[in-house]
Amino acid sequence: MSRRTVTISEVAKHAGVAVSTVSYVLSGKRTISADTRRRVLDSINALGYHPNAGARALASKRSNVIALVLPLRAGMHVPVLMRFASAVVTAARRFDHDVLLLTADEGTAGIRRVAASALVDALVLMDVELDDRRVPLLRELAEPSVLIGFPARPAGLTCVDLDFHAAGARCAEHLAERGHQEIALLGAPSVVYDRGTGFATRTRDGFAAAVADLGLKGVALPCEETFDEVYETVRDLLLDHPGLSGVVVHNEAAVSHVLAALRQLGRRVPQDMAVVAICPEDVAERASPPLTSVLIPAEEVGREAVRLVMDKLEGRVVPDSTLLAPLLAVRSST
Amino acid sequence: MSRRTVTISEVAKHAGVAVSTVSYVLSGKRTISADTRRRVLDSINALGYHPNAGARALASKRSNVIALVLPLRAGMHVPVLMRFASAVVTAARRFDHDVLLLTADEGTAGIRRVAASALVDALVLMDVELDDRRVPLLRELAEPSVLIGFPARPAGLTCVDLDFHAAGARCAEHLAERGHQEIALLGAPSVVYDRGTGFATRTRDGFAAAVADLGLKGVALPCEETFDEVYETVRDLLLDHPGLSGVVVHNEAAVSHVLAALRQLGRRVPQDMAVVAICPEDVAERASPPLTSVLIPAEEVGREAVRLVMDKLEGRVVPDSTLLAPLLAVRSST
DNA sequence: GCCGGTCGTCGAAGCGCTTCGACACTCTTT
DNA sequence: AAAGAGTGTCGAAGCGCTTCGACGACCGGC
Repeated sequence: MSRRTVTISEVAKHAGVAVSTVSYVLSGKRTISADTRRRVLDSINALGYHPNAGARALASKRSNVIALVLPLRAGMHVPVLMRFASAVVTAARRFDHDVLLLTADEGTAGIRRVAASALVDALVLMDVELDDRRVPLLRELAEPSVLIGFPARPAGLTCVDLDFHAAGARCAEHLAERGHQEIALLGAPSVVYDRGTGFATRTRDGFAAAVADLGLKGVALPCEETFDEVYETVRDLLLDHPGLSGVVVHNEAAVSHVLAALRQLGRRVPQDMAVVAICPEDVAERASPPLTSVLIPAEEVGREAVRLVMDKLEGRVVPDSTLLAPLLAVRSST
Repeated sequence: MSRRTVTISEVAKHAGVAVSTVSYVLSGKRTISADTRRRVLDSINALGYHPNAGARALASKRSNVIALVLPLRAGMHVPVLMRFASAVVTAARRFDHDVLLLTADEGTAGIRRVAASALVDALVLMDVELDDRRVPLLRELAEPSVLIGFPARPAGLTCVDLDFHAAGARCAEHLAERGHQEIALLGAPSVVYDRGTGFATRTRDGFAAAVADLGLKGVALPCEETFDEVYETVRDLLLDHPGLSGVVVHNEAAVSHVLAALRQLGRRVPQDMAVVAICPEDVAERASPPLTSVLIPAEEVGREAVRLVMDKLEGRVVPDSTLLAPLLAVRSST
């Protein structure tokens, strides 16, 4: 199989042109007559030529690879991550780039290594935390980078994320539109708030702001992820707030437990209790009943991150902060 | 920041040696006196030298990058995938390799591209299906590859996976040891069996074989993933098999629904019904009650796949098939 | 005191590509 | 008819590294 690898000079010889001409046909950086282009392209096909990535990177100082850096805390959000990653890869390919996967195991050393060795042209960091130790490094790198999520001091960085503030607010508004007066937010486990993860806090703030604006009664609680803890939380919530008729769940792992707990506590959804979730679409759809939800637009976030990082690579100026509008999908739980 | 990039010849000059000497210090391919080595290493540190990946790949014909190819069906198993991926990256780093992430969007073209362009030295494919269209391509590639999962005709390929046959059997044995006589297996959605995904079928076969061996009564059913469908399945199962006292669930998404359904149908776990799951450890731990489970050893599978592919790169001979023994963790559900 | 053998180092030849300047044409414009 | 302005193509100079053959220095054995 796979005979000796074909080089650009063999293509040139086969087409009867200079090596540089083949290169220009491929890159389009100089005008080439239609006729010559045809011949070169034919030779490329005939010989099955693929440019050597290393040689290209060496000569052009561009590897056409971007790094995708996984979050520090591997446990979090795991399912969504894969969709981000997949979206980033797909988007990168549209810009003729490939994606190198980096984990946090190496700490910042990995980032430094791939940047300094010119293995990658640019970086996308997933699931950035408020106090993210990778952030200072990015500021001193020559390579452009984009963060998914917001650190505490985002000045000078480029960040993309779902507008969680708006998402929290949107859920409250939706419940208000449905006539609910007293509502609750069940959020992330308390440890997530403690370590100051941006998105959890921002959702809660948006929820609280909308509740105040709309003159509702509202309460926001952290929510653990085992059934028993969720059950207790829900039970106490119902005891403490007898008038409660709507709940927003912003905790993917707890969604099914909240529904199960309500079921056991004799509350029907949506008749006795309206439920809105902020979670991936498939989780919302698969729940019973299917949940009205704010989607986490993983694909869109990933795509946007790549678009931004490519713009930066081309030297274009991009906004520091890109917030993607939440989209509420109404299903049968409200 | 990041002043002009440092090259090997600057290091050589700084240390007062030839370029090739620096190279040999780094690669260890020729003996270098301790004294010279020290001086070179000092210069490398002083200047902050990092070898250029492209130049290295060009000269040595090794990119030190392996491709990790995501499964064709993105929807499947999503959480486990991330753990595989993460394990593969970590393991690859131990062999001084990085990982390029490839999706199925491009079909086989992506694989062909990164191989032909020498962007990667080797490939690891995740979640291979029985009739996987990427498999024929691998056979004609010069680059070594390892599959996670088994295709229908694995001859000439290198495959790694959990021994699902043994896992199914192990669950049945465990229930038998606990004194259960009549047991059931709730498996993947029927569409998964229809498309012949290897692991689902193999688990079922192992379960059936053990049931026969042990003289139990056993039934195996596919299992959908919405609560309502699961509820029906469980209800019918209990009606049809009044003596049933143990159930094995091999469907990550359905685990919590099965538990909720049993709860609603008035069966206590483990008193009225023993439950064993084949799923990731965290899912089993977080369920209520925590489930006895066979772990899917994602980390180990990933690590093993990398080890094998590195062996092949070095020209060593490796076994065609590597099956990882299932490990049963007993928790409070049996 | 000479020979063969390591040992440690060097210089140079690529690896396959991009890019720059040069140059031969062919059109326009005067 | 000459000067200028494009076009389209070529040759050569690297990009930063690895690797090969060469070669002095030094060793022990005779």
